[in-house]
Amino acid sequence: MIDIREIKERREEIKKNIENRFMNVDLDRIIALYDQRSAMLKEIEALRAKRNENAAKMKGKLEKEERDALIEEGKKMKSELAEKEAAFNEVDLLFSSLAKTIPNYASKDAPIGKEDKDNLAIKFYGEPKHFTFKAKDHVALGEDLDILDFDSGAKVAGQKFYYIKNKGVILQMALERYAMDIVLKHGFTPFITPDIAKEEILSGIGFNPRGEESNIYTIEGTGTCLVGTAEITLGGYYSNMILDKKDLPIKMTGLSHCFRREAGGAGQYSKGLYRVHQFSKLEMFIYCLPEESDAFHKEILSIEEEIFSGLGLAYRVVDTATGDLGAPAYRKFDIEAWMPGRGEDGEYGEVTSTSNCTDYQARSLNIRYRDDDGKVKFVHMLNGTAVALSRAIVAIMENYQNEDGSITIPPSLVPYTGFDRIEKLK
RNA sequence: GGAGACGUAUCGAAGUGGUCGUAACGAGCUUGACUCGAAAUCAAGUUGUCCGCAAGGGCACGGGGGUUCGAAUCCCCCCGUCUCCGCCA
Repeated sequence: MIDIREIKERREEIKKNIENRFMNVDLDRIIALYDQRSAMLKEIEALRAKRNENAAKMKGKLEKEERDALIEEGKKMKSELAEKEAAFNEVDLLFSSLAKTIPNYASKDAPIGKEDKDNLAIKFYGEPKHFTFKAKDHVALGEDLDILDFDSGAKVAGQKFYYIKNKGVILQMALERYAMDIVLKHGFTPFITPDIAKEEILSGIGFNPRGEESNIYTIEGTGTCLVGTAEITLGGYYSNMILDKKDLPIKMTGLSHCFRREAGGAGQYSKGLYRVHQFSKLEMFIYCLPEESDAFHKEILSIEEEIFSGLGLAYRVVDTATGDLGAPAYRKFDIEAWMPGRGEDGEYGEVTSTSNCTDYQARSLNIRYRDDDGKVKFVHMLNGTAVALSRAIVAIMENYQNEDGSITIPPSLVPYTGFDRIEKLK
C-alpha cells in the first residue's frame, strides 16, 4: 500500500494517478474515514492513559475505601473504553480495506493509456520470422511430434491442463537450466520456493486471493493459496524484517510452479500453452535501496533480453500503459516474442514482465532496512520473469519449426538438451 | 495425524497478576578510557511503532480473542519450534 500519512498532502496527485490508471477508488470517502478514525483513536488513547494512571495508583498499599473507589473508577473507564474500541474497530476495518485499494504512484515516464493497446513499444530486436510454407502453431506441432498432449490433460485435470512428453520434457528442463545459468551469472541467489503461500503474503504482494475475478486458487479451509508466481514466495521471504543496509541489494531467483484460474480466458489468443492453469517459471526478485530501483529495473530487463536474444528469438520491448499496470507497479516492461503461429501470420506475444513496485509491497509486507542515519525505511522491491517455460516453449516451437514439422533446437540450448532437433518418433 | 514441552530484545535467558517492555543476568555489537597496538579490564549506549511542533502519551513479550480496576504472567483458539509415537517419498 501507499504511505497513508500522505493521503491528504498528495491528495490531488493520488486522484490523478487513480484516474490515469482508470481505476474506481473513492479517495474522498477514504479520507473522510481516515479523519474519523484519527479522531476516534485520539479519544481512545486519552482514555487509555487515564486508565493506566488509575491502575498505577493501586500499586502500593491502600485503605480499603480508597482502593474500592479506584476500582469503581476503573470499571467505569473499562466499559467506556470497550464501547469506543468497538466503534473504532468497525471504522478502522473499513478504512484499511479501502486504503489498500489505492494503487501505487505510477512513474511519470509510464505511458498514459487505458489498456494493453496503449502500451508503448520502445525497442524491436531481430526480424520476425516468416516461412515459405504455411506455418503451424505450437498446438499442431506439439501434437504431431507427440511432445504436447492437451487432450489427456483435459481428461485427467481439466481444460487448460496439459502433459509435456518425450523430448518436450527435455526441452523444458534445458530452458530452465539455460535461463538459470544466465541469471546466476548476474549474481542472483537461486531458490526453489513453495508452490503455496498464505493469504496474507498474497495480499501483501498485491494479489487478491478472493472473489470472482481472482486469478488465484485458494485451498479451502487452510488460509493458503496456490501461488500464481514465485514473486509471491520470494517477496514474502523477508516479510516483517529489518534488513541490514550492507546486505542490499538482495537478488534472488526462484523456480516454482505457477497456478492461475484464468477464468474466462479463452479464444484464439489463449490457445494451447499460451494461457494455462499450471506452468513453471523462473522468476527474478530484487530488494534494494529506493534510489537504486530504477537502475535495477533496467538490469532485470536487460537480463530478460539476454535470455531471449540468446535463444535467437525476435521480440519487442513494451513500456506498459498506466491503465494496464497492476496496482503495486510503478512501472512495468514486458518482452513480447514473435510467435509465427499466433494470429493470421504471426504476432508478438508476451513472454516476460518486469515491475518496479517501489515501496508499495514493502509497506504491506513490512520489509525495511536501517539507513545510515539510524532510521528504518522501506526497501524497494522488483520482480521480473527470467523464463516462463510454457510461453518460451511456444516461441521456440513456432520459430524453429521446419517444413517437415520437425523443430530445430536453438544452438544455445543444444548443450543443455543434448540433441539439436525434435522430429516425429518412428 | 496423536501426546508433551516451549515461543520475551541481535543471541541465550530471568520474570508466573501491580515495583518487568528504554525488560534482571550472560554474550554480542557500537563508542569512549586504559595500551605503542591488540587482548583483558572499566564506563556509556544498544526494540519497533503510532499521535504530537514539542512536552507528553498510546500500542506491541509468536498471532487473535477472553477474564480483571490492572495480564508477559490466568483461560480459549490459531500459528511456529523441539521431543516421542504413528504414517510416508
